Amino acid sequence: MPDPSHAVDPVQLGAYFALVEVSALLQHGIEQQLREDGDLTFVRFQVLMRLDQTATGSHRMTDLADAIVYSRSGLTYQVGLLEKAGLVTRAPSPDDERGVAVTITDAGRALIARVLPGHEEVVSDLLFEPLSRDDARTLAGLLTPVRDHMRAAPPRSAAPRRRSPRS
Amino acid sequence: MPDPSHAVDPVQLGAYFALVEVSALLQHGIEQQLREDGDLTFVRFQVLMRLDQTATGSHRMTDLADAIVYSRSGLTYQVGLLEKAGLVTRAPSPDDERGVAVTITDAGRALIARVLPGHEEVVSDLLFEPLSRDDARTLAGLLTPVRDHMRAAPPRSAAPRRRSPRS
DNA sequence: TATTGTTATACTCTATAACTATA
DNA sequence: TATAGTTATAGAGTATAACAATA
Repeated sequence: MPDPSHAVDPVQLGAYFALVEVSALLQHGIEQQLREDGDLTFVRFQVLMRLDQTATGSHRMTDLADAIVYSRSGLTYQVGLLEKAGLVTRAPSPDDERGVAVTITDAGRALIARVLPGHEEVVSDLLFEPLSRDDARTLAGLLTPVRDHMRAAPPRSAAPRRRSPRS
Repeated sequence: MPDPSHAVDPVQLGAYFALVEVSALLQHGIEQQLREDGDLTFVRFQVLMRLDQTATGSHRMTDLADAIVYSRSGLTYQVGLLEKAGLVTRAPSPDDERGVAVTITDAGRALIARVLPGHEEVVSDLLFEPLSRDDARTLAGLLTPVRDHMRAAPPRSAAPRRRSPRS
């Protein structure tokens, strides 16, 4: 008989499908708002957001790539666009000369400030309208450990260990 | 003062961030498995899955596009690839001559059968490992109404009604 | 040697709008 | 007139691997 630890029961399947659909629909709504309000894609918004949230306004490329779950070369491309648009600057990392510190500019902060209200509105209307405060707390309580678990097993390294040794 | 109905409190923000991260990490893991086990992308897998799940093995283009949250022209492209690969066929809809019925082939069903075990394993290991059965039920119970709510307000039509009339 | 980040090439996918055909 | 689906063109994004520089 098949290993039951990998079977996905109907309830799990429903949760999985709902998750996939919800994130696709949410992403759609978000991208539309960001495009209209600030000519931003979701990826570039996330980069700016991460930078905006730090006191220094800086992050290293690798940290950013990891944070937003993006390839390095892809991030180089996206940050290149942000730099061209004057929303971030790049400079060698002070502590590690190999690294690059990406820093948000005033224009970048201004852009975030401009799109944030609309962003919150979309998230609020789309995601949280049908959820009570307690629901939101419960949702966070469920998804946070999942995220931590996924982060603990980085998808990039750790070659897919399919077909675990039958114990 | 700003309309509080659109404010996103810290708990909601945490839930939102966790959701975005979880779906990105999950999608990554899934795409990797599908590529390795069946040379499939997630989009094309979803199309095949939807078809495989019906008795007839058929769906109309529009229904498919709506189900997987995809643009019509994009779906035409993806289904074109699936057809080239012999995984689906296309034929005029019997009832509505404008429509196109996409049907999964035996090869398509075989491919799904081949990748499904690995797919379930990834979903199980990544998403459900840290969740109890009750947790999964709770998660489904939260996300299902959210999905229904998002579906009720299609992102395509219904122009973004920002700045609701102050009531 | 390992890591950081960039680059180059080729490729995949997407966006937009125009277009055909049927309802 | 409205809807279903396709197409064309152009552009955006991605993957892969090779590369330079620092640790």
